[in-house]
Amino acid sequence: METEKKEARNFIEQFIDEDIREGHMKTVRTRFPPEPNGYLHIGHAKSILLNYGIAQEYHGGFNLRFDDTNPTKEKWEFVESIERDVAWLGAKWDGDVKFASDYFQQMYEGALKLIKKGKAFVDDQSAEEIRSTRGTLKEPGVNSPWRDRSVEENLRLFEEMKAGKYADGEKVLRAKIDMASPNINMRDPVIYRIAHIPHQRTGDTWCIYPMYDFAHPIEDAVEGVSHSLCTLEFEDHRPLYNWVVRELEYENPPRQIEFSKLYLENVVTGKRYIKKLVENGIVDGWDDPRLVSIAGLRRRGYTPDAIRMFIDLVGITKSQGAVEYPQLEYCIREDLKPKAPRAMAVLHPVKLVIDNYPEGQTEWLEVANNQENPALGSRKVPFTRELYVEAEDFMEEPVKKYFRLFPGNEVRLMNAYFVKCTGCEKDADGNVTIIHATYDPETRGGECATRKVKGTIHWVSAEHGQRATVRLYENIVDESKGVYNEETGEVNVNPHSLTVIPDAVLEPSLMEAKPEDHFQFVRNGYFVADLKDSRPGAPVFNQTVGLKSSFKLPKK
RNA sequence: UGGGCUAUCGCCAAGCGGUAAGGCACAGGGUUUUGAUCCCUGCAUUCGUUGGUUCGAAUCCAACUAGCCCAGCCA
Repeated sequence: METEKKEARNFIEQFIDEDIREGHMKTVRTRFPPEPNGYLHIGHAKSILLNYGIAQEYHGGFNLRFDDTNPTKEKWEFVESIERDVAWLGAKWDGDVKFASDYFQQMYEGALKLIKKGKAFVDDQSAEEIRSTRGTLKEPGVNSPWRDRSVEENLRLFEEMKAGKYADGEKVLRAKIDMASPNINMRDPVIYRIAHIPHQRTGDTWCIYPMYDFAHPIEDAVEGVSHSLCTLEFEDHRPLYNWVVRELEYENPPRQIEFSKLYLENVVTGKRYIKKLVENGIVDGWDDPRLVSIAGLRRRGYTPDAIRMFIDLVGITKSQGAVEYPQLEYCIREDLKPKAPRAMAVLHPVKLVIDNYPEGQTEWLEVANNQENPALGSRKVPFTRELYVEAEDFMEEPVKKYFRLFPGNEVRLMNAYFVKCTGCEKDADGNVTIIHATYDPETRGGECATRKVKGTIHWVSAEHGQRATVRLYENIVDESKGVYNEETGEVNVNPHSLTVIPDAVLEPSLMEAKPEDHFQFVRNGYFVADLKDSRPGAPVFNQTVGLKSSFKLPKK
């Protein structure tokens, strides 16, 4: 019996519950409203999944809307990448993708309405003058000399702005609110500016464009958004948001609720910093597996399920903090644990010869793909006299507590046989070139009733093993120095963030891996076949995350 | 003597006047054909501080302190 304990509801759900109880809206509708001016990263995933999750929970709707009100900074390329990322995360938006620019006419009419109500005026002051008369954080601003123009004049001037009679910056439309407000956003905010630049969707239909504070509440209202969820820095804008929907007299005004952004420790999300990393050739693009962009996480091998688990785990609050990276790693391990088939891959190969095993013989051993998930079935793995094992798994002179291969010690070759190490060969420089061992034919499958062995190591047949490129990663940030270097304005880069192993030896079945197939390379971590660089029959693997380990080999 | 917001374990986070959930991380032990997983155990006499109200306060009140955000014709 399980008593269904009600999940704790976050503060947004509590607000919505209350709104529903009081009958404020018919249906719940949320939206994710990115400006198409960059790539999405893990922080955006929080907003996407929060909005989509709320819509699902309340059987409401979810819109994907591009906030494209400023043609000077937006690019079509980004709407495509954002759509792709949102879809990949599993957030399904209702109907077509929406655009703020779809509502330019309604916004224009809204501006007209404001002017007619005497709530907006055309200001002739320059940007500089407007700034200097806005006041400061502690002192009130002063009214514009154009603040009391007649409705008729404002109407005529605004028409002329729209008609292209004025140059950029020559005039703006301002809401007439209160220059003495302690909230700077309410000091007659600019709501329309002139920009003679073609818009990626509306071309040159318009040369006046609405500002965010005016546009956003209208976008929400016309789409029937009930709850407009945004991040904390917009808290001060809420009074203006409410002012707009009130003055425009919308029937069911949306409610803005702010939550805290998701920050991860020791990651780089700043656009200009990533741009520099790309320019300097340190990363190979915005989707580099070392970045926490959605595309980068995807290439790294993170799954939408893992990201969703992570977002659920960190929760929704108004307190700002930074989550430690291991929390994210926990989620991907947890997700892949039952899903990823296990396989053997030797990253740093050294040859192991079983001297008493028949030359030329190959045994195809049946091996489970995932001990914990029988549904994943099994595969055949070839065993031969000559194998490759990890260089790390042999020590001629073992450190204490070492229970892998060393002369005289017996270990299990996973799923194969017990082998006893008999010695090794070395080159002129003293490097181990071949390890020798003998096997016990009675231990086939790695089982032995009479004795136990402390170490179990993985291996790949030298004859059947396939060479492939495997990439290992560390944080791109040198954590000892912090993310950013204040002086140079660059990221403190960890020089060891990428290790390319061009000649890892993989068991043959791995060569059939398709891009984005996930595996656990036994004892080495979770890996994914790279989305971009894999070729049919020639996969390239990226390490998604290592396995936890309570044993550390001492550094040489 | 501008406004807004936040403050509970190293990190995230429940808690909503009845005597501090949980997860991550960490540490110890058991199981184990991955030194993984799994399973135990430990990890805040205390909730930014100081006062007050109350039989009883992380929860209510007051004052203080600290951190974050705001003076784009960016979003």
